[in-house]
Amino acid sequence: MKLITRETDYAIRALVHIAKSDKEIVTVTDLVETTAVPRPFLRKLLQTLNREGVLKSFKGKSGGFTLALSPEEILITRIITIFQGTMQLNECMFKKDICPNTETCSLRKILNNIQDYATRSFAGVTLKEIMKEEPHES
Amino acid sequence: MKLITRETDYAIRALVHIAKSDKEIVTVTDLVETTAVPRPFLRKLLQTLNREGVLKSFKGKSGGFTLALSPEEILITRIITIFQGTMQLNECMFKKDICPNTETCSLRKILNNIQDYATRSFAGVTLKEIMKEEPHES
DNA sequence: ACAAATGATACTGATTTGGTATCATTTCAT
DNA sequence: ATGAAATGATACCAAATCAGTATCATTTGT
Ligand code: FES
Ligand code: FES
Repeated sequence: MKLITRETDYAIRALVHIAKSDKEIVTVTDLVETTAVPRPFLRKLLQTLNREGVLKSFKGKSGGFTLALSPEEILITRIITIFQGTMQLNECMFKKDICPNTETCSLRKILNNIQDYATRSFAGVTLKEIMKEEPHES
Repeated sequence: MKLITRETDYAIRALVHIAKSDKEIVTVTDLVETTAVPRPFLRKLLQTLNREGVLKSFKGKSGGFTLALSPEEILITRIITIFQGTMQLNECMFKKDICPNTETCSLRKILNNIQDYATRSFAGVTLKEIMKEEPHES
């Protein structure tokens, strides 16, 4: 039961490294060294972030990636949604059926509360906050 | 990203039905009718609940299941743990490595908070509460 | 022209989840 | 005793998701 998948995690860490880098343009090779994420997987992931407008990419000889937005503009919920879809902790069970009584199910209420809390917790958290004290340098 | 798996859901619903039933001993056949869960799957699941001491089973001709504890003694966290292991929403990424800096990772903090909230939300919730207004009759 | 970068996309392998199938054992009713 | 009707134990299977590869095309600076 994981809130955050490996891909999301990798993505966030890559973003942090790009944001922190002193180079203007960061290449996949750089990131493979700093993050130790398998190269082809990382590549796919960065391409996705580019397509989604979180990164800007430059092709050709001295190409690479930069942030398309400033760290304080990049919500991490955005990243999560990109790789995991919208956060939905509770689906009414018996999926095929229509649940007649969503109002009165106490289990559902609990799950909904947790989800609301999660949503509030993430609200407004941007890459900037995460950057502040990211571990896993090396 | 689901908090509760299908198996857990089925289990809870089966327990509710057993608890509500007027029969002393409830058989799998009864439950297949009331819950529409596939029979062999349901069987496996009830056997597990029996092994774990949540249900009591009776073999032989007029056998079946009853609750081994009263509804107010059955914590639903117990059920969740049985089928999904202990709730752990955050694993430090890069599993193989030891994460050097668990204290300062802001992402981890958020995840931990959510997990604590979830734990508190479930604390003390028993089958009895869930029973009160279980939908999906029919 | 060529090397060094990304773009696009299809494929593969591992794990987890949801579900089956089968046979053994117990017990009640006759 | 015996057989039907229940559960116990266990091995198996299929679909979905997750993690990762492989390949070829395109762009661009030198
Ligand atoms: S199972 Fe449908 S609302 Fe609870
Ligand atoms: S990634 Fe290890 S604590 Fe955040």
